[in-house]
Amino acid sequence: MPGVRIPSTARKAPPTVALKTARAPAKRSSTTITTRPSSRGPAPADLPDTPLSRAAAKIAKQFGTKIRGATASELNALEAIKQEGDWEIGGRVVHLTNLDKLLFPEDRYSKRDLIRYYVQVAPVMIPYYSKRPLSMNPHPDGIHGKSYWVKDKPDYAPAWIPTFRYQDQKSLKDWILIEEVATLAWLANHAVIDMHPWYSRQDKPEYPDWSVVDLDPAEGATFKDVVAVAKVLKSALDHLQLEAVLKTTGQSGLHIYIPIERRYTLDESRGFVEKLAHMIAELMPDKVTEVWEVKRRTGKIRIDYTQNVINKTLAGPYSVRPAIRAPVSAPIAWKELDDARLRPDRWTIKTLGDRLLEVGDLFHDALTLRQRLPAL
DNA sequence: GGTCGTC
DNA sequence: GACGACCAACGCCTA
DNA sequence: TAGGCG
Ligand SMILES: [Mn+2]
Ligand SMILES: [Mn+2]
Repeated sequence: MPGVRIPSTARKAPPTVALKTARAPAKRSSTTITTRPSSRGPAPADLPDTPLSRAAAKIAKQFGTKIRGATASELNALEAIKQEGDWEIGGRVVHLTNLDKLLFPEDRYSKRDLIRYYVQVAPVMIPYYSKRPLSMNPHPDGIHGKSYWVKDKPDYAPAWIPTFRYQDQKSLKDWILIEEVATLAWLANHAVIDMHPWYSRQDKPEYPDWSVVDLDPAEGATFKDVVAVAKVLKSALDHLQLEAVLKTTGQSGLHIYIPIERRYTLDESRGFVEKLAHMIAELMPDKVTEVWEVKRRTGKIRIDYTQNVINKTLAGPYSVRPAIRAPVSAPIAWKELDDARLRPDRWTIKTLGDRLLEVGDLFHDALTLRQRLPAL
């Protein structure tokens, strides 16, 4: 599979549309992306004997994914590195640092644990990130420390990590694309706990293929309320004959992704979710708020349609979240909304392997379905 | 997190 | 080698 | 247009 090609020369922005995106004139040097090393899965003999690696390999085979995860010998090599050292992973060399630094102190999960999770889940996770520019939110001092956003690929990042050059309203940036397991290793080492991919792909950035519905409980609202709102949303989507997939956020709410044809602008996608949110708010005025200010949302759920904007992102599927227990944004079946054990942080980096063995990849429709949005 | 300047 | 300073985003919403 | 928000 070829790497993503970055246009080295640039087209000017379409002159008619103000504020719109433009491919960019030269910045630094133009990039040629080298082909990745072989990306076939590990030979069965070298498949790590862990639930997560076994589940990921099984799911990758089921969907014909060519992306590989860490081999058993690679995982062994990761354990053998002291605090810092070069790690050979997926045919690349990644320099790892502070491996035993506790990013999740209550759970005593270190950066090594974070890396170990991501390089195993890679075959299941990467298809949802491939060709999608990535926002990074590093937490170098752990989940209780200060974090910061990074969108432009740092100069010190490895040259083999492919990028997508994009000019937004403020500046020209080279956005990281996750196409192989070694990139996840570099990101996790960089203390990027959660991964935020765009809803659009690099070759058509203004036309998302996911409309996202972000359910955010305000202070005083319960997760039960979130579930109740999600169920009503599901009936509305059924009525509109739209399929959608659902996942935990790992924090407090739920995320719904509606797979769409790449024929709507982000404005149109946002407009659709806004109208949908408005309908639900009218149906459940005691549970749903449309208020913007956090302080005035008390006790209610906000259906946040404003996520559907360029450069704005949610943590993607299988992303770890910076919270106690190291929860993972885990896809769930709609029926699981009836399960009393459901929690937004039900699955973590410890338990996602067993979960995947049980239910497989419940988000796959997000990759294959392409629907038209009905008028509302 | 990395980098750079300084002790 | 150890330190401290510095850097690392964006776009819409509302008043 | 500044500050809130995610
Ligand atoms: Mn630091
Ligand atoms: Mn949210």
